[in-house]
Amino acid sequence: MTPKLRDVAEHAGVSVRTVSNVVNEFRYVAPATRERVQASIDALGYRPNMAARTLRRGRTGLVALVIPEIDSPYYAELAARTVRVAEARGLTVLIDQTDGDAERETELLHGRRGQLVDGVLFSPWGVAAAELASRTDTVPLVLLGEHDGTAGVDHVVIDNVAAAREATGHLLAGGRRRVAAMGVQPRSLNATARQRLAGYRAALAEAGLPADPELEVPVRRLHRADGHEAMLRLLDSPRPPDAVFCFTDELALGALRAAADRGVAVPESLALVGFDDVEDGRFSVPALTTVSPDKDRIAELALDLLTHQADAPRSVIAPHRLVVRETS
Amino acid sequence: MTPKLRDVAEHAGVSVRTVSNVVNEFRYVAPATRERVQASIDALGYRPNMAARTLRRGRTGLVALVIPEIDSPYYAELAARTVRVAEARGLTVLIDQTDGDAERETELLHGRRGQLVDGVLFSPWGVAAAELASRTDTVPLVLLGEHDGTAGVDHVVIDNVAAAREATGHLLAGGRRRVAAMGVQPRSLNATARQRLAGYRAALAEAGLPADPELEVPVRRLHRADGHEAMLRLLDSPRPPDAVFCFTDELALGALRAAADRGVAVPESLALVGFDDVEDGRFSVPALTTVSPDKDRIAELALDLLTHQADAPRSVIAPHRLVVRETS
DNA sequence: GATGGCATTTGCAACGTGGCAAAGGCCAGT
DNA sequence: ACTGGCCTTTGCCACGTTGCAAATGCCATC
Repeated sequence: MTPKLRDVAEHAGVSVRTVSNVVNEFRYVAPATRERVQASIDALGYRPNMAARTLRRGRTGLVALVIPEIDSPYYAELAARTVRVAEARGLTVLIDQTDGDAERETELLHGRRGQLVDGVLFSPWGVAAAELASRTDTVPLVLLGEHDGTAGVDHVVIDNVAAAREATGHLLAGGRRRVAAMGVQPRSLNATARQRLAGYRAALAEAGLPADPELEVPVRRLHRADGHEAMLRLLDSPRPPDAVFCFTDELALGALRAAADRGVAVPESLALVGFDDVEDGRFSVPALTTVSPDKDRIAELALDLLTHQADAPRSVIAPHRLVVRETS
Repeated sequence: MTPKLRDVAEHAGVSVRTVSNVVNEFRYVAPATRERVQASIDALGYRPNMAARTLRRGRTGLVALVIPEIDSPYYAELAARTVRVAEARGLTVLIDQTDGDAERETELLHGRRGQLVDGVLFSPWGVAAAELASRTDTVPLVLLGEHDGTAGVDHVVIDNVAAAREATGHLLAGGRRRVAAMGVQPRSLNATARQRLAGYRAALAEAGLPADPELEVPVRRLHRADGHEAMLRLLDSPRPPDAVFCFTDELALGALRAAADRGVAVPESLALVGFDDVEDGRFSVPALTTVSPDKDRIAELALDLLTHQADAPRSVIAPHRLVVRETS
C-alpha cells in the first residue's frame, strides 16, 4: 500500500498535520522538523493522493483540451504547446478527442467529466453556438478558434477573415485570376470555415473579380484525402483554377499530391496557399506557402483566460502571418 | 454549487445510498424508485464527483500515456488510437509529454502523478533500462516500443530487427548497392534504434555486402529537420548512397526534401524507405515506402496488458508490414 | 396466521487530505 | 518573574462517495 500522511507522521514522530504542512511548504515549520519529516517522506516514498487532495481542495489541477483529432497535425501541434504552457503553470492537460462528433462535443461541454477538470479548452467542430449558450455546467470554458460572437463565452481566435484575405490577396498579387477556395463546410455551423470564405470573397471583390460558385469547393473533412480528392475534381473540371487557397495545410498537402498525380506544375501552373503552418508543409516538395497562426500565443492566451476568469466574456485575438514558400 | 448525492436524495425523498445505487446501476432498486431518482438527477443536473468517487473506490479510470512528443506524427497517431481504444473500455487517457527528457521520464516513471492514474503506458526515449528496474512505484506499467529484455516490465513491441531487415532487403532487392541507415542514436540507450540498425546490418550481411560506417548515419533527434540535414550531408559527401533506410518516416520526409534540394531524383537515383507509416508519407511526392506497424493493435495490446496485469512480465509482439510506394 | 426468504432500502463508517483555530512553547522586553 | 506576542505544532472535522451489513418490507408458502 502506498504510504499516506499518517504513515509519514508516525515514522517521523509528528502529527499528521505537520507532515501536511511540510508537504505544502507551509511557512511556519521549524527547519529541523521540516528536515526530519522530509527524510521520512523520502524514506517511505510518500506521494500525495490526488483524489483526497482534490476532494479537500476542490481543485484538480487538470485542464481538459477538447479537440476533434489528436493526429491532425494542427491539433497535435496545438496540443503539444498547450501541454507545455500548462505544465509551466502547474497544470496538467487532459486531452479529449471528439472526432468532430457533435454529440460527444455536447457531452463534454455539459460536464461529462464531472468535476474532473478545473477548466476546459474547447476547440469545437460540429457543435452549434446555441449549444454553447445553453450550457449549464459551471466549469470555466475557453473556446479556441471559433467565434461568431453569439455565444457568451471566452475565446481565443485569430483574425480568420483578415488572414484569408491576405492569403487570397497574395495569390491575386502573383497574377492568378482563377483562385479557388477549398474547405467550405456543407453545414454552416463551422464559424472558422465561414470566416475564411468571407475573407476569400473580400479579396476577390477588392481585385474586382466576381465570386464563382464553382471555385468555392466544399469538403467533408479537412484532411489530406479530402484535399486530394477535391483537387483532382478541380483539375479534371472544364476550367481548372490557377490557384487554390486551402483552409488548412492538410487540404493543401492533399491538393499538392493531386497536382503531382495530374502532372500539373506547382507553382508554375497552379499556386497553393494553406493555413495552419504545420511542420509537414515546411518540408513538402515544393514547400507550402501558408498562413501561420501563432500557436504558442494561442496556448498562452487560452490558459490566461481560463485561469483568470472574468465576469464578462472576452475575445482575444492571437497574431498570424503569411509565410510565403514555394507553392505560390 | 454543484449538486451532490445528498441534494438529489432530498429532492427525491430517498436516502443518499439509494441515489448512489441508482447512479451505479445497482440491481436491486425498484423501477419506480429508480425512475423518481433519475428524474431528480436530471432536474438538478447531478454529476458524480470524480475525486470523491476515486477516493472511495481507489481507482481513477485514468491511464497515462507518456510519450516524447505529441506533435510527432507517429506519436500523435498512436495517441489518437490509444485514446479511442481506452474510451471504448471506459478509460480516459492522460497524455504526458517528456520532450525526450530523461529526467522527466524518470520522474513520471516513479509516480510523480501520485495515484492520479491507474496505469501508465510508457514510450521511453532517453531513460535507461536500469532506471525501469529500480522503479519503486506500484502503478501498473506497460512499455511501448522499447525492449532490450533487461527490464522486468510488460511491453508491446514490433519486431524491429525483422522489420529493418525487410526494409533494407527490399532496397537491396531493387538493385541498390550503397544503402545507408539513417537514425542511429549517439547514446546507445535507445533500444529501438539499436534493433533497427541490427536488422539493417543483417540484411547487408545476407546480401554479402560489407557494413560501411560512413553509411550508418547518426542523428540527434528523429525529426524532419534532422533527416533533411543528414541527407544533405550524405548527398554532398564523396560517395553518396543510392538508397537510405530511415528509422522514422519523419527522417525520410526530411531526406526526401533534401533530395529535392539537391536535384536528386527519387526513386531513380535515390531510394528511400521510412518507418512508422504516418499519414504524411502517403501524400508526399513521391509517396513514401515504409514499414507500417499496426498501431491499432499496439494500442489494444498495450491496454490489454495494462488491465490484465500478470505476475511475470510479458512481451507482446504487434504485427508490421512493408508498404511499398513510390520512393523505392 | 405464522414463517421464511428475497427484494429493496438504509445508516454507518472510512477513503486521505487540508482549513480552521486553538493550544503549546519560546523569547524579549518590562 | 511576569506579560505579551510570535513561532510552531496539533486535533477536529468535512470534502462526496461507496462498501458493508443490517434493517425494513413484502409476498408466497406452509
